[in-house]
Amino acid sequence: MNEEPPRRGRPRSPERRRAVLDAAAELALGSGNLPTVDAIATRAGVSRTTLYKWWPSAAAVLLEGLLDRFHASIEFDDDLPVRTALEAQLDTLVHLLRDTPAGRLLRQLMAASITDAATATALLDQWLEPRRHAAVHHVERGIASGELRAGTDAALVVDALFAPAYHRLVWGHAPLDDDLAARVCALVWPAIAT
Amino acid sequence: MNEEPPRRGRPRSPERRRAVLDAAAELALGSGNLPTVDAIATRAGVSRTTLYKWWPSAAAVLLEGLLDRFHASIEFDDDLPVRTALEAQLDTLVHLLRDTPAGRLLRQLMAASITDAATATALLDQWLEPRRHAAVHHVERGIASGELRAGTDAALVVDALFAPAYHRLVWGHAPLDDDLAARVCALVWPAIAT
Amino acid sequence: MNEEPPRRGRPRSPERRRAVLDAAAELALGSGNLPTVDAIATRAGVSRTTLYKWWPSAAAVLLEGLLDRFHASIEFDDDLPVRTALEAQLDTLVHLLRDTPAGRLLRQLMAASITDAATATALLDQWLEPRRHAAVHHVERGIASGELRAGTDAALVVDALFAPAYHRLVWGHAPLDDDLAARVCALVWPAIAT
Amino acid sequence: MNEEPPRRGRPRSPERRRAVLDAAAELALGSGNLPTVDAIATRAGVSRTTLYKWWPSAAAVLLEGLLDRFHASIEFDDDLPVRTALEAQLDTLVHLLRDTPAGRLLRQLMAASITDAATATALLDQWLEPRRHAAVHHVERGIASGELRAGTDAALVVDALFAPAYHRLVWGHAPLDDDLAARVCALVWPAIAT
DNA sequence: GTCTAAACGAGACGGTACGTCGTGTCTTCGG
DNA sequence: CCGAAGACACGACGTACCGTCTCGTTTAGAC
Repeated sequence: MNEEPPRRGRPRSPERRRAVLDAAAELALGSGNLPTVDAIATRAGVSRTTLYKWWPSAAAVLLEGLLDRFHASIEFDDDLPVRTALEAQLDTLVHLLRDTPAGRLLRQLMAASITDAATATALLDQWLEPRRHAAVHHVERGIASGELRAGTDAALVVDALFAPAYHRLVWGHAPLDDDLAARVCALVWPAIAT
Repeated sequence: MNEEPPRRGRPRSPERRRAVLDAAAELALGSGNLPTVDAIATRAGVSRTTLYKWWPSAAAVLLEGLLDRFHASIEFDDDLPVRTALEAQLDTLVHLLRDTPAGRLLRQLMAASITDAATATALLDQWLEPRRHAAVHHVERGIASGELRAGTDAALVVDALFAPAYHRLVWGHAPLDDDLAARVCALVWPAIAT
Repeated sequence: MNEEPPRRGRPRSPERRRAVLDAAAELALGSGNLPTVDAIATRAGVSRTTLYKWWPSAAAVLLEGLLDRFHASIEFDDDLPVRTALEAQLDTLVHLLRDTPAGRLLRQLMAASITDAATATALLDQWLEPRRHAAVHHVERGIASGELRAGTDAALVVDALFAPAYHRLVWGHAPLDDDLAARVCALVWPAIAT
Repeated sequence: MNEEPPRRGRPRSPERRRAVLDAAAELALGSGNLPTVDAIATRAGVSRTTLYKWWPSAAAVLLEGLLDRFHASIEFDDDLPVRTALEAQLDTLVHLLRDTPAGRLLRQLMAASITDAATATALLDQWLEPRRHAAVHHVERGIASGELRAGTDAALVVDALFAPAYHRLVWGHAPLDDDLAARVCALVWPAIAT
């Protein structure tokens, strides 16, 4: 089962895919801006045509590269107490945004997604929603287990927990402190814990 | 004091300033994107030269227009109970973002400010910081009056209160509900009230 | 002798050759422009690879197709009086250029041959020179038989006879009339007849 | 009378116009092919945008340059005997095509005009027709003066005279000899002289 | 009432990036 | 070995904005 169809023609080169994703990320991190399609192609040693064949825009390349590297950050343990689980997820996010390229890449992608609807959809579907769903799942688990108050608005709680981190990432008016996750959780918990 | 220097030559035309600000806002709201300098100038019936003389970029025009219209939304009453005051401010913001052009304009400006440092500085200084300071002031007032717990991290509380609104504005994954302000306050209050 | 070498492997498909030649001609006639290699291949239901394997360019395909269809128009009778023979040849050409695809194809090939030396050589060798040689042959036959004046410059006479037709084909400033052949002959004859 | 309209805005730079025309001609003569718009702009030290603002294509630039340099070659004397006048015009053309850049430029423009209708129109209107009209005028003058036979088809005679030169330019199968004009005239004259 | 300096309009210009099209080559598989 | 499918590099295309510049023309206030 799941037999691969016997591909016709020359297969896509995985090296070039990697080269493009890496080049885009490096350029974005270096300049702090969305790289141009041309610059990505040149640095990757790939023709512009090839790039356009596989991605509709520079933002799409960046997004794929981002997801490629940080896909693991969503999974976490269902056996943990809800608070621990949520705090861990938030803490992971904070460190991801602050200490890895993900933060700077995400900033650019958010800018691009305000301008371009396709990027917005992709970013929402592939970045934010999976994380939100995971968090919502924990909240609902908490309600079911009695750790959290019945009637808690999961969507709102999740936003209250995660929004401050994104807010500081975007505006840069305050740092993403090490203890941000813990302190935000502490701020929200009294209202929802049983 | 503050006497105006006896200007020589033809004075700046206030009509044109207005025309430019309005044209920019209309275009931004119509298209959902940062208008081009050319488009603004054309619609305002003003030459590009004039526009560049007074503003460095389309984003600067938009920002000035935004501030021009919505400067009033910061002031609020120091006699109110802290919670009422903060909730009112947040509620004002939510409705501003949802029901007035300010929301859509701000979205674009946030995108521009990620790309362009000058816009970022201006937006932070002239939009976010005044509002944050006002809110922080209330929180500190609450601590002083005993309404709020001593040791409360004002900056964090303010972010926790306001971030969800901006978050939903940017990502668009959930609506800016009428009761958002009340519910977010309710979520945070137990942790900080005495 | 002259035995064909016992080819190894799959032999070339004549159907595909035909399909390519026809597709190229149809496209050229339809669009009025040199078709792209890609378009020819697609319409012929043949892969670009195959096309490139047998022809160096779209112009080469077109030329082969042209020659394939109109190879017969050169041969004519050595027993006819020289004037009749030449006028017939010219008349045949005029009608070929005006009433058959040959004219429009030739126009494109002439354009291609100005750009590309290889096409120029092929077109000259395989289209113009055979016709010129046949005409020159008649003129020389006329000189030998006394029908034409001794000392007549055959090459010049032939150009004087045929150039107007090509001229009008290329520039399109005047029509290729039915009686063009007769009238051009009449214009030249007094100067060369004995 | 003929008052110039009081130009608004920055006036067009004649230096750049010249630079573009010259660059195009040099490139065309150097390579033997239609230069790319990019190459022209680069060599002229002018931006591509500027070039596109004033000319629709490389061919248009080339044509303007051609006309700019060789506009004088049409005028000739109405007092001369018709044969002298026509032979002089033809001789001028032959030398123009052979000994000046005009010949090579015209070849390219003819190729371009087969491909592109706009170029065709421009070339016909601005190059061929003025020359044809001048020649036709002479023929008609000859008919009126009795030098030429009544009933002579002026258009045909003119084509018969001039076509061989263009024919040899395009195909390159025979040289544009010094005495080509004289010999072609000699070939046609007996049929039309009274 | 001029004078005059700035504001303003029109538009040329050099740039950079865009996304597309056509070319010709190369790679892989199937007949 | 022929052929299909298609990936790929390259080069040119024509367009859209950008920001700067160079003219000429108002126009309000100082003299």
